[in-house]
Amino acid sequence: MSIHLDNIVEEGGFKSCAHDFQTNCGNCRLNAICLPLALESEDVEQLDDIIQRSKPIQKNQHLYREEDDFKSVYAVRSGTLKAYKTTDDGREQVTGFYFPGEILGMDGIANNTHASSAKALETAAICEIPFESLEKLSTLMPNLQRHFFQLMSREITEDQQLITLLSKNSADERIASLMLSISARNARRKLSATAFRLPMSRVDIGNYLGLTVETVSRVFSRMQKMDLLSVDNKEIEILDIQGLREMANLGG
Amino acid sequence: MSIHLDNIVEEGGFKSCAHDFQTNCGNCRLNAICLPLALESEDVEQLDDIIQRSKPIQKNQHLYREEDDFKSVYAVRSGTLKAYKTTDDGREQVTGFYFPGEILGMDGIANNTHASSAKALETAAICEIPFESLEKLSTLMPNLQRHFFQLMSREITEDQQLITLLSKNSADERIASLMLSISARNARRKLSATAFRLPMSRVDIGNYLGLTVETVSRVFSRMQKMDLLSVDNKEIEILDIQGLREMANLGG
DNA sequence: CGTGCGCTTGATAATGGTCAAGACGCGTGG
DNA sequence: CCACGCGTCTTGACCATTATCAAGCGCACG
Repeated sequence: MSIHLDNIVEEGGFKSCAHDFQTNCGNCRLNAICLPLALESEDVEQLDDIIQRSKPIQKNQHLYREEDDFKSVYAVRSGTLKAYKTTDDGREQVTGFYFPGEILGMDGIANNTHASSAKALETAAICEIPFESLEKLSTLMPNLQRHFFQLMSREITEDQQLITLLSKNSADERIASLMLSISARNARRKLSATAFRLPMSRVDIGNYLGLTVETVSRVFSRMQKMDLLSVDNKEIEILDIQGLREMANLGG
Repeated sequence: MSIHLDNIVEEGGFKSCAHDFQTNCGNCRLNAICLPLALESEDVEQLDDIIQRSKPIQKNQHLYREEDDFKSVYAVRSGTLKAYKTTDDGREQVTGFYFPGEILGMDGIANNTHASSAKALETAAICEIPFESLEKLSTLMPNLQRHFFQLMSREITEDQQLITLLSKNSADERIASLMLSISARNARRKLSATAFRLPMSRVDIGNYLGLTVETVSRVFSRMQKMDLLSVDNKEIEILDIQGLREMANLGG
């Protein structure tokens, strides 16, 4: 019933298309998210020079795998990815979902080896940022250096949020929080904060929030019964965002 | 029954004492942990110049508080600290324990505001590293820049480990993992891997691992009954490290 | 048109939380 | 030095939440 408008909606309406290799950081409409720094235009050009835009990766394809050599970090231009680790007994821990404008792969810097795998949840266009070049450029551009310190710090604070969520909150609260997070990230990209299509499966949500599929499904049913949202498979509509906030127990 | 030998054991036996303000990075016996980088001696001197060594902080004193302005990151010279966030409903999520040689405070970079509080679990000596100076120095010393990217990346991978632990592992597994982690960090500082004093309370352990005090206590009792370790209040002796590894379910 | 995967729903079980009581240990003050 | 009191830890009984097991539905894809 739903048509994939993602690519068009995401970038097509502005100056560039997500799959257009000519896109550069200067005209990318995501740069407010991806590069919220006071880079002079000449700086942006220099950054542009080191960024590689490759052909889109398909659903279920890997961007990198755990234990691959670390070479680059990646910015999402369109589509969504999940990062995940596989535990010794074969279960999957999703460590993050990455939407357009967001950057992933920074966990690989510590040991020059990716600490997690990254897989496309739908067709995705990616900017590859070779880390060695980025390091060199960072010594020349203090703004860029600061920006990457901040990006990594943000990843830390977000992981800490998730730690708190997992350790202190009920299934209802975890899922309400995730819905609000996705809603906010949509809003940041000027998309609807109340109606969207989940790019990930129920299993992925469970593996992110430390819950089983059954529990995820039951919570969605419950939320629907409470008229907090309407759920049609992956299509979500938030009907009562205030009620959802109360369920998430995050205050506000 | 146990005498606090920490300061003596920690640094006194080598060239410097933890509470000696004359200590510098070059002669600090923790520098293999704190600065595992190929810094030339002149580089170390430059780094030394920006580092501030203040008087020890006492048990229960704060190094910084959530929402304080972010100015510095900190290296632990002796003692132990916990970093924690307070949830909206007043509960405490411990996000990490920091032992000598480890660095904390990096979560404050993202928003120029500390995202967590840090409190001493026992008297602690700290090196303060003003972040602005560190940034400036990093543009001049690519090794130092890389080192800090790596430190932050390590913080990310450690948070992801904790996320996995919280979301996939039982109470037994969580506590066994923590004991093994403390054991390994002791070994790295040339202390006993099998006998140590826990610097944190049962409540702190619970708030770190997402468990109640009662559960923490029960798990310790169970482990003792299984002859995996002997517990005398905060004194821990690991009796069967292999058995503990099996309980932790981390393979090996 | 069938097969399979993803999702939902129900019944049951287990893990850990909650509440309560008591022990132990430590620091303070008499 | 001992007594008191509080905070921390332990243990038990009971309960709630979520996992597990099982079955069935429906859409997508071959």
